[in-house]
Amino acid sequence: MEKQRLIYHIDVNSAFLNWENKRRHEIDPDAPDLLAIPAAVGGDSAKRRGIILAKSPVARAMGVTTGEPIAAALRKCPTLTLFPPDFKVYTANSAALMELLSSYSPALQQFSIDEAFLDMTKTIHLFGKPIATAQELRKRIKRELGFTVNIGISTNKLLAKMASDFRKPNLCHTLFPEEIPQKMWPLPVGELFLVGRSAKARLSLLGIRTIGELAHIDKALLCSHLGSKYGTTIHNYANGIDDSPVETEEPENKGIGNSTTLAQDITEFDAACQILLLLSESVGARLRRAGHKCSCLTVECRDNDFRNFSHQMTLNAPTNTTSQLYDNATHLLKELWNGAPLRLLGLRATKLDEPAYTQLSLFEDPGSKKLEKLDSAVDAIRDRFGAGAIKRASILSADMPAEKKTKKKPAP
DNA sequence: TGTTGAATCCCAC
DNA sequence: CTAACGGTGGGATTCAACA
Repeated sequence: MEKQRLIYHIDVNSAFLNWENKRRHEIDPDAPDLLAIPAAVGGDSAKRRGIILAKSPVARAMGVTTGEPIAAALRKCPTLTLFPPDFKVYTANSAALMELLSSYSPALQQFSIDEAFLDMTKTIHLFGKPIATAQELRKRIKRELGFTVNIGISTNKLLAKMASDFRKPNLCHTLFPEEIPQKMWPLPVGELFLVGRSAKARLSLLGIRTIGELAHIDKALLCSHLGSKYGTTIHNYANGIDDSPVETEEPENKGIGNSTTLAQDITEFDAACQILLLLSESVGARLRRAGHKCSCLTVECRDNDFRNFSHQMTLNAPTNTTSQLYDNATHLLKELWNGAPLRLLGLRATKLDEPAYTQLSLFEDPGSKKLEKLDSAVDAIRDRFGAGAIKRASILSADMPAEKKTKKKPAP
């Protein structure tokens, strides 16, 4: 008989917005609480990165969803206040959170930039009762780190994660096995971890709309429609079954990639190659910093109809140099591209070898010079291809609220 | 018969 | 009002080539 575990799932409420909120309150303690008003973090529409990355619970209540175009969000919620993303801020806050969490248990698994699992089984006795301890942790994060979290409490990761998704923000919830019928089974099946758009549609054909209905369907029937591996997984999940351990070791990277939506569609091969050069530089730099070489390279394209194409090749010899990445990438693009206007270009390096033991950073700073070079190259491309977009952006900015980025552009 | 590679799809955040 | 739609990464599936 296995011992019952105690698992917490910690989830930063509307993480990017919450961290933006913290930043603003450090500057002005009287600033409004961004989680209490219609607010969101989103990309730059002028650069065609205009989607919602995080939204306040208030915005959510007005129908705003993560991933939707900003324009659509504004139609639902005209008073929505938008903020640009700042990943340096997010990384720093994430690190501070993980540091604090690690003082509660060594069994800590960072699941994403804003989520973590804590296995409290062996350490809860140092703190107190499970629910009271989670409440104290929640308050401590708010007091010491300046942002709010939800904490889900249960006996495995799946149930803890489902629990942390209950009412937000700044709350702790339990979802112990005996609470499953009341708290989890009535939920729409799409809210179950790993049930996305496609699975939801196929389950709908089987008449399954809630997690409870999924929990009770014959497993063999389910597997015959969704495959035995996936079918078994979500059937177990719907019944609250998950034996996976909290993984302390961080998994080794399987690949390193970089992709970018272009401010303007590209139609010229040479222009596409210049983007590939930038991507090669950044992927190469990350490979070198990690001490990896790759044996497989993939070029990914998205055309202006949002169709995706990719081409990959196994390399003759493992590499991490910009020039070899670039040479192979251009070759792949030549085979792949039919000339349709490109909205996105991406480059991904996979089949990574074992990291070399010599770390570049001991001998040189791999960052500064190359990043400077990359930055200047990015600027050059932007100047070269962004002219139309910049003109459009400046027109747009005329009837937009303040704090628009001012772009300086040398005379053509 | 089984593995590997390539292209696509799916999912989470 | 299904578009004004990101970037990163892991995994599954399908098919062809190959052993």
